[in-house]
This record gives sequence, structure tokens and C-alpha cells, in this order.
Amino acid sequence: MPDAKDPAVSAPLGFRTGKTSADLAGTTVEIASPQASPLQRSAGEHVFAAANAPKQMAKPGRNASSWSQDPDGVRRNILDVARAEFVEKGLSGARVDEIAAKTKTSKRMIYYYFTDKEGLYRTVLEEAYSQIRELERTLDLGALSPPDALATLAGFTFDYHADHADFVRLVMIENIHHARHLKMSGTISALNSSAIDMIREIYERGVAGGAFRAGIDPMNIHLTISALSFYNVSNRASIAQVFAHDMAVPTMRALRRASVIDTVIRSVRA
Amino acid sequence: MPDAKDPAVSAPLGFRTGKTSADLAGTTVEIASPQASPLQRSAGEHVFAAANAPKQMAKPGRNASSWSQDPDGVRRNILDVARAEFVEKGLSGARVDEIAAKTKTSKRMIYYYFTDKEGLYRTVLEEAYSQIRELERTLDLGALSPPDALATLAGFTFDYHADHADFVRLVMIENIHHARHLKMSGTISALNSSAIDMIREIYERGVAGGAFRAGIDPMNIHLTISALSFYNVSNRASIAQVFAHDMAVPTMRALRRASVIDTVIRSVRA
DNA sequence: ACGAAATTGTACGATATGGTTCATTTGGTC
DNA sequence: GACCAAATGAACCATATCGTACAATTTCGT
Repeated sequence: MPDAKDPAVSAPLGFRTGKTSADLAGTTVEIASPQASPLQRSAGEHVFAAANAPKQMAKPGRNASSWSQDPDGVRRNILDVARAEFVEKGLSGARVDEIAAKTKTSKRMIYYYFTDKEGLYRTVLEEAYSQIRELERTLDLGALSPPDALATLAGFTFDYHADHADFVRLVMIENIHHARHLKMSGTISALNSSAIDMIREIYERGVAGGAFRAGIDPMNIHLTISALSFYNVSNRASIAQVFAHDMAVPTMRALRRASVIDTVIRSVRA
Repeated sequence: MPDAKDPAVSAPLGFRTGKTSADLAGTTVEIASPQASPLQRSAGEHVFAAANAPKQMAKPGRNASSWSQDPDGVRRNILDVARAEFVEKGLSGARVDEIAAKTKTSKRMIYYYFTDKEGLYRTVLEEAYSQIRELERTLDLGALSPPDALATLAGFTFDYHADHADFVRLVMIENIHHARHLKMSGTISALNSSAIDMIREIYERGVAGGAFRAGIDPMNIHLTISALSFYNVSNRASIAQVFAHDMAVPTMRALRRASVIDTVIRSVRA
């Protein structure tokens, strides 16, 4: 597990030109770089713990301006570019040369830090999943009534998807590839289970209080919320094409959001 | 640069006859092809008329066994193999050589009938969309009460998606590519609008009869049904990974199906 | 039966693409 | 200030991948 705190660990240098890419907006969650791993791994080893990064990280206090080497900055820069590329063209569609070209460094560095194209992709994927988990944890629904809590959770989920098309597209891409890379990731495995727990807690509270009807599997609720939040982002392009209905338009989005929350609540109401 | 490959211009042989090829799919689907394309297309022109297929098709009554050439069979065979390949690996992930190898014929034929990889993909995509439209038309919900009609439609949609993961995956792939190919297809454009009309008709009947509450946009209902039907198929792999929940298992599927129908009905009920 | 068009096989070509080799510089340490 | 690992650059390589040229054979209309 990466030491997911230490705010200063990530690229403290001139790279952070705020250029974190337009549509990657909001994606600026800081992920600390993990432990260093040996320079060479055996062929079949699928450790997948967020890439085999060299160590020597830039210490926060260092005089940045005098540096010409910047491991973390380079890493971060590569990841940002790669993420945008993968999101845009998919895993097979993205080109390493293209990614390298859009980077401040060279292709050499991609292989230095991430071993190969898949390693790069995996790291991007892990970061994406880590970010949503992180945000999810900030939710505190205990004080709300069950219906309010569920509505809040649904709204949050809807918003997160709508605001992070990147994440949605990465998940799509991963599914196109049969979630092969998720399977390799020990990091991501025991992750979303927390989402279910959160729902279960709300639901059981609601049943006890008489607000919700009994007999529903929390997983079912989760699926409903996720589906309704995911679909209009993942299928935005085809929806816009087949109908003249662009879900990205704020008005549409707001209407849909209200409808989704309403649908979820109605589905569990006593 | 100099001799940039412009496939259209270079076609040396007598191919590109621009035949209208009305019923390209032979036995199955018929796709009205738009304008026949001229002998040469400009670089940017994306006509997309279901491939430049030669005519001379096998007439049903002919003695097939005496033939050594079989255009329609070859075409069909290529399309079937290609569909499986694209579905499995995506547009960028699929390899023409691989497709050719799994075919009864050669790569040569792929290019003969479909011009290039994208042309092949487009045709596969068009067929997939045509098929669902066809089935959709067989639904006659007029005799049912609005709630029953809506439940039936939701159930049908759910089943269609669950039974046609191929279609779902093609739509995913198309969305990864920003629906670029759908946009090129005049064939698919005015298509699913019928789905909306179907829902509107049911919904208005339901409102008039007092079974449904007023003020809902039929598009909203459609999105809900589609989302709930699509998600567990499109995201089957990641769901199975993150939770231990395989939506493909019959039991799970049946439960989910009932839940989806229930959710849809509750969302519109008065 | 005959010529034109349709159909198909084999081998090949150009370049894109993932990945590597070799060499060099940089920064921290003692 | 010498030494070593980390960090990086530029050119290069092997092969995968899309697509073609060449040429032969099969059908069909007349």
C-alpha cells in the first residue's frame, strides 16, 4: 500500500504548471508514489503494486529551481499524459510514442518507470480507483435520515460519474478488456466493498425505522445507483447520436440527476 | 507526404463499381444504402454506404453444391468472424490478420468486400443495430395495460441486452471511439427514435388512465430502462471482480431482472 | 461459346509500434 | 572531490499490422 498521505510527496517542481489537462479537471488528487521495487522482476511476476518506481524522491524542502532531474515530476507528468491518452483512445488504441511525444520527457522514461505499456495503464487505472475511494470516504451520512442519506449518496455518485468522465471511460476500457488488469491488482480488489457496506447500513436503518420496505439486497441498490449514474456518461456519445440528447448539457444533467435520485428512492420506499 | 496512401484513389482493378448493393446482408438484414459512392471518394468523405459489395448474389434457387465461388457465404463468414473478433478485442485491439485466419477465406477477401478494417467494423456495427430494431418491431404492447406494457418493454429490453452481450459490447466500443462510426452511418441515425415513441405512447396512455403520474419525459423513462439493462452486461467483468457478484449467473440475472422491472414501474407510478 | 465482370489465392511491401541498447549526466554521500 | 546509484537522452531494432500487386479462375449475359 502506498503511503496515501504526505501531501508534499508528489511533484513539487516546476512541472505542476497547473496544466493538469483540461478535461482531467478535478482529477488532481495526489497519490503518493509507492515503495521502490527491484530493478528487475521475473517474467511472470504480476505484482502490480503501483509500478516499480525508483525511490529517491524529491524532498519537500529542496531547492527546486536548481534541479535538472525530477523523478516525481517526470512520473507525474507521464501519468497525466498517459491517462488522457488512454481515456481518449483506449488501451489498444493509445500509442506509446504518442504519449511520449506529449510528455516533457522521452519514451525511455516511460519504460524506466512503468516497465511497459500495460504497466503504465495499470498504474493509471489504480490511481483512478484510488481517487474515487478516497472521496467516497469523506461522505458522512450517519446524521441524515435514511431517505436523505440514500438520496445524498445517489446524488454524490451521480455527480462523481458526471464530473469524472475519465474514470468512467477507464472503467469501460477495463471492461472491454474483461477486467484483466483489475484482476491483477491486489490494490483495487478489496475496495468497493465499502460502498456496499455504506448502503447496507443506510438501508437497514431505513427498514428498522419503517421508511424502507424490507427484503432488498443492498447490492441491488448499489447496482441501480451505479447503473443510473454510469450509463449517461459512458454512453454519452451514442445517446447524443441516436437521439438528439446531449447528457453533458447542464440542464439535461440536472433533470436527469433529480430523476435518478427520485427513482432510487422510490425503488426502496415502503 | 508524397504518396500518402489514399486507398480510394489507388484502387487499380475494376472493383469500386459503386453498386448500390441494396440487400448486402443477403438473407438476414437489409440495409438501404444511401447514395452510391462515386468511383473515387475524396479523402475526407465518409460515405459509409454498407461497403462496396459486388452484386451478383446467389439466388436462393440456385444449386449451391455445384459452386466453387460463394460471394454471400464468404461475406457472411467474414462478418461473423469479424464480429466475434471486434466484440472480443475492440476495434483497435482486433487484428485483421487474426480475423482473416479464422475465416474460411483470405485477408484478400476482407479488403475486397469491405475496403478496410473500419469498413468491416462499420458493417458489423450496422448489422448489430439493425437486428435490435427488427426485434423491437415485433413487440405489440397495444393490448396491454400501461403498467403491463411498460413492464413487458422493460423486461424485453433487459433480456435483449443480457442475451446479446455482443451488441452491448459493440456499443461500448463505439462509445470508446466517441460514436464516430455511428455518426458516419446514415442507416443507423433515425433508428432508436422509435423506442422513444413506443414509450411515449404507453406513458401517455398510462397518464390518461391515472396509472402513471404526469410530468415525466419519455426520454427519461427510456434512459432508465436502458441504463438498468445495459450496465450489468457492460460492466459484468468489473462488477464480478470488485464484488463477488457474477451477473451472468441465472439466479442473479433473474433477481436483477425482476428488480429492474419493479424499479421502472415504481418510478412512473401515480 | 465468348468476352466482360466478379471472385479469389499467394506473396509481398511500407510503416507503425512496442521495446531496447549504449552512453551520459546528475545528485547524494562520505 | 571521488564514487555510485539514480535518472535521462538519442538512436536503434524486430516484428506486428494494415494494406497491395499480380495473376488466375469462375460466372454471367448475349
